[in-house]
Amino acid sequence: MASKNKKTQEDNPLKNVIAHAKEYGFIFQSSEVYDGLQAVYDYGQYGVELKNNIKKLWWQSMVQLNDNIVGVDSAIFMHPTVWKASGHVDGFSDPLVDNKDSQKRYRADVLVEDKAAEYVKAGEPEKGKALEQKLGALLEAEDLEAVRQLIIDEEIVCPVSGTDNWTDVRQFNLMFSTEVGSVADESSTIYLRPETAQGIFVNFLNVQKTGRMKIPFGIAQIGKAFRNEIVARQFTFRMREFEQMEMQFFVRPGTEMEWYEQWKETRMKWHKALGLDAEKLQYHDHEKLAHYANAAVDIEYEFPFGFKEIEGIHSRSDFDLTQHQEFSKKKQQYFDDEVKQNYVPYVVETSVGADRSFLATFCNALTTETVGEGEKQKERTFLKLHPAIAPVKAAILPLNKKDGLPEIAQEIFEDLKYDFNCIYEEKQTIGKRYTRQDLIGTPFCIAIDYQTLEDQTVTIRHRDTMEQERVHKDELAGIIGNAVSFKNIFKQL
RNA sequence: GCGGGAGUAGCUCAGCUGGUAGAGCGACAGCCUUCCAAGCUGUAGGUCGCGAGUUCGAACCUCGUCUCCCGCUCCA
Repeated sequence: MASKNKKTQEDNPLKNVIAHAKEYGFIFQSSEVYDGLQAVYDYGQYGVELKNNIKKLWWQSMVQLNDNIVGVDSAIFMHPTVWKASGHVDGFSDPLVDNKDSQKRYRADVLVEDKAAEYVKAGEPEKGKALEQKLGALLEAEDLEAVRQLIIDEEIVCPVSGTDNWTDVRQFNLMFSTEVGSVADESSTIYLRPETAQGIFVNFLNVQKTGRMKIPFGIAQIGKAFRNEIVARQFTFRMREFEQMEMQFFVRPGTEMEWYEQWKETRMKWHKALGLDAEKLQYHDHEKLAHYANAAVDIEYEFPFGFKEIEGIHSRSDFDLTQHQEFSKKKQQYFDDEVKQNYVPYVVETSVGADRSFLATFCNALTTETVGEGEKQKERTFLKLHPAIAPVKAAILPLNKKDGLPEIAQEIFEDLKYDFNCIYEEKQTIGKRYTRQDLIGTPFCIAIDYQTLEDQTVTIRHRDTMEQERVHKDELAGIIGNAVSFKNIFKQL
């Protein structure tokens, strides 16, 4: 039995997480009744609460705690030139081909270009040039079948397997496109944004001027982004539609590394304060930097499938604003009174995946422990969520549904529901109701018993320890309010 | 995309070499019960992922397809 369980867990490290997320209304697969849509997921009744709490916590720790950070909510649709300027049009769309024997994937255009370079090197520059021109013409005509034929005709083989057993050449467009307007000509093609950052960059001057912002300052945004991932895997870790929580911090050139270090530290504290285990968090420096960055680090969480990125902190230099300045022909500059200089600000970006933060939190919280002794020993599963982000803050439970207990419980529920997301339940035994709350991570269960009838006290049960304390019912709002306050988290930042 | 594994009730799964489906848990209703998935009674819920084919007959065999999981590959 034990060995069987172990094997299952090894085979599917996320299986328990996925099963729990579905069973208790956190995450469902998109369009499940129609067999689902690959790499797209929906948040259920408790999932949406948890996710909203995470987003709210992030938002407030950015725009409420920092008087030099403000927020925006930019549209998902943006002018097509934005993505030319950002480099996504060129960088996010390649003709790819696989070698079936080595199972290696290559850019088809690079394979041919390398071959052309070989000709040049071998003293046949005309042949090389002719090949490049042919390739250019085929790519222009988007004739991918001909590109494959060209690879075969040129006897290009996979450097690993040494064979020419190629799949079809496929065009990978990592950006989703759609049409705006009713006329379906090329100029109306626009993209669903692959990142939220550009919505901040194009509003840099709007916000700076209307908000009278002085550098250094930041613009925060939470929003959906879309990416046609080649391979979508690992549950909600890599989805086609996902949500980012990004903050672009505009700084004076030359100061970017100080800010980079500071945000690196602050953001790590945030994840820890949220409740992620410190030993499951680590920095991962980027060896290979993206085209826009001069320093980059990931904050990684140890998921059941290994350490993976949940947040990236990038020093983006002045790349984005300079690009927009060039493409839009509009100055993206700031006059710095202190140094009496006009410059394009440098940018330090913090970008956390809301869904990844959710998944990390969920994995981290899902706890199984053995309780009881002897014959009463059993497994107990609960979600050890920080009370501030738990979907439900308190469950109000009359010990049974007679002798006036439900009436008092209802009164308490009515009193608390304006401040906290609460649940009232009177059906079934109290033990079953406790367990149900444990499974969705409710930090407090308030039981109304016969003593309540006498002295207006109730028991309040703590999820993690299952211990109970007896308090007067008028103290409940204070106890719960204190425990679920974001302040506890903010103080750790 | 390639390779491997899987898909049966809300969940976990059983169902032998083909004979049109079961269990436990859960859910719901009621009874009982003053504290951790208790007990009793009852109820609902599945065209066995979907579509073809073979067969007198398919959850089971064959093909296709969708989805999930694992590995590889890709990933501003």
